[in-house]
Amino acid sequence: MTTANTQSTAVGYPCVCGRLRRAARALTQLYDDTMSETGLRVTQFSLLRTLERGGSLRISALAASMLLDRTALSRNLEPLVAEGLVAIVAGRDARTRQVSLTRAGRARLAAAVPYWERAQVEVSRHLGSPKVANLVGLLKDVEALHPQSGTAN
Amino acid sequence: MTTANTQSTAVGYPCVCGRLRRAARALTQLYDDTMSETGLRVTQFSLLRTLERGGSLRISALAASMLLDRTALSRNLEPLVAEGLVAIVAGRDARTRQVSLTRAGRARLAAAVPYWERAQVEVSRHLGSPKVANLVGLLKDVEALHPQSGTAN
DNA sequence: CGCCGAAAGGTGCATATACTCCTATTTGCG
DNA sequence: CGCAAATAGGAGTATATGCACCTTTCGGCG
Repeated sequence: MTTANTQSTAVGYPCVCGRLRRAARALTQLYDDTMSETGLRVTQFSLLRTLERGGSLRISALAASMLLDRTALSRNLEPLVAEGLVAIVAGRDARTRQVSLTRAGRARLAAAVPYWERAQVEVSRHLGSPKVANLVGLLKDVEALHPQSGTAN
Repeated sequence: MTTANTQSTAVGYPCVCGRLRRAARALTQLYDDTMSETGLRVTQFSLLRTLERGGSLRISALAASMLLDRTALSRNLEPLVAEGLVAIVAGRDARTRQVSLTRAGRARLAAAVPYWERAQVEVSRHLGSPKVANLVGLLKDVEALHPQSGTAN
């Protein structure tokens, strides 16, 4: 068949998704270990960081920008709201809720940055900057495969 | 400092871990959507597949080979045991439990493979085989960063 | 033999993630 | 204006993941 090489390579590969998930577990451990003193996990760090750059965002908008399920995001926000790092207020459109960083959230984030950087440096040190750049580029391509990502399909 | 360039590039990058997790979410969606008719999620598929190749394994051994927390694995096995796809029996060493595929598990896995291949092909089609191979190689490097991975630290 | 430390797992808890169904608004149209 | 469709979120449920602490069992040693 004409597409034989695409077909056969796909089968010859290990499960790309399994690999990606396994690597994500490994890297998450490294970051969470490195950042443990900050009281933020890397998932929470990423969330706060996105909020820092985005300002006040609707739940769905924030979720979409993270390729994260809307309801998953809501739940991820809960411990951050409980700690007073994030505030959620009703928007002008009463259906919506605006999520934003509090002053405490900004401070916590700033305090966590050096620890996060330590993890980033560790990754660069072991992989080398070219590989990291290569990886990040490939991950962007993978993200485009998200079913709700517009470009895909 | 002498490592100034490593430092600066690390800070210039986005969060590698966040990127990896985001990509993992996106790809997991693609696989789970594609495999939805099989009654297996990609995480379960990977688990059954590892078992198929490994034969009968102890909980901890299986967990280690997947870079997965031992207790997380135990819980991931529960729905598979409930469906009769996986069997867990006590080992000769009474502390241990041997995990293995049942006949039904083998059948379910075989039935799921074509759907899984569809997802793999989709990835190859969008990224191209060279990028996929490149990605898989880089992910292996990332996995080596796992704190319990022996080589790291 | 009896005890102690190591090894293998389990349980409780917390977070991460997504689906389905349900409610509250808003918006558009006759 | 008034109602139906669309939009924004929440709640319930299930899986995914990891930590801290506990129990059981095994192995070695005096």
